[in-house]
Amino acid sequence: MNVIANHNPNLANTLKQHGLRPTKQRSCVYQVIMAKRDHPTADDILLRVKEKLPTISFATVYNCLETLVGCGLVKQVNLDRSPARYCPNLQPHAHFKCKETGQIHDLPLSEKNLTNLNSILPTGFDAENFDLSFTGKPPTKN
Amino acid sequence: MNVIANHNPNLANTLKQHGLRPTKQRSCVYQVIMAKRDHPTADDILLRVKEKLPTISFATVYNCLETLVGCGLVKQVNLDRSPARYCPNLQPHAHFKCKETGQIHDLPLSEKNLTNLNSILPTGFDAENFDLSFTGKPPTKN
DNA sequence: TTTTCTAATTAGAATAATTCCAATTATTCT
DNA sequence: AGAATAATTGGAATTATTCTAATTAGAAAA
Repeated sequence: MNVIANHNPNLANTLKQHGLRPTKQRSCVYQVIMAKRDHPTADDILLRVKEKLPTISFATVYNCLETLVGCGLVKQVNLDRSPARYCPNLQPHAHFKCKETGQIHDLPLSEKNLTNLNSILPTGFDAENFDLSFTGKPPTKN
Repeated sequence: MNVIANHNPNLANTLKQHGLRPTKQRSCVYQVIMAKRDHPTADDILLRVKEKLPTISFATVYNCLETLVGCGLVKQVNLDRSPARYCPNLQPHAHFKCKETGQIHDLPLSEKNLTNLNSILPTGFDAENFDLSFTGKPPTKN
């Protein structure tokens, strides 16, 4: 039994439902993504997790991320050709990438937006997923 | 003066407007993309161009593609983490990727769709571009 | 609890797409 | 044509990610 995993009953349960084991690496990767709700890359995540688990490897971070994405606990965000980013927001949403800083903002989608997105699909096209992203300048905060 | 370039007055003019030279490599890459209106990768394009210009290099294909995209003559399509694809369709449109074959379909966007996409942006967000893609099963043709 | 079985982690090598580099060649301008 | 500059070339380098084989850890059975 694992102390860190105990702090994440949801994670442990979800993993078990998928026949996967709740390890401290998975737990820590998950916590790191939930704690600072930005859009970190695998690199960023490795650095943050290393503070808690100094011996974790890159391969494990990638493995954990794949697992978490597969369980639907985290979303993978692929913009342009840049490294994949990981997102704790499970609501349907779009992304806005600042063309200057590269910073990513989540944009919520209304029911109306979702209905409209669906209306883009011609008859017979059966979509499981969509990705919507914008690039430009976000508002400057004063 | 270049025979191939002469067959593409639009291309040559657009390049000149951008202060760029109309070379046979650029012309051939452009023609290859326009001719077979699928969504080829840089690999695919290299193979097709080599039939006409057997000595063209990978670096040049990438350079040409960057140039054509920069001039707005071709669109770059980045789906998932797979190799970039290039698209001759300059109309605003979405993409649909078949999860089984990887084949890409263009989905036209109506004015209403475009207005709705715009409505997703909160006040102050100034978008220059958007990317919208779906993944799933396209209709099976019989 | 110990044993056993299997899944997960690890370090490092391998891969794949793309970009960079320095030398050569082609295009444009005078 | 000659000078100046931009584009192309082959190969090396880079970068994100995946693979591999050996070790470790978790779960289930005894």
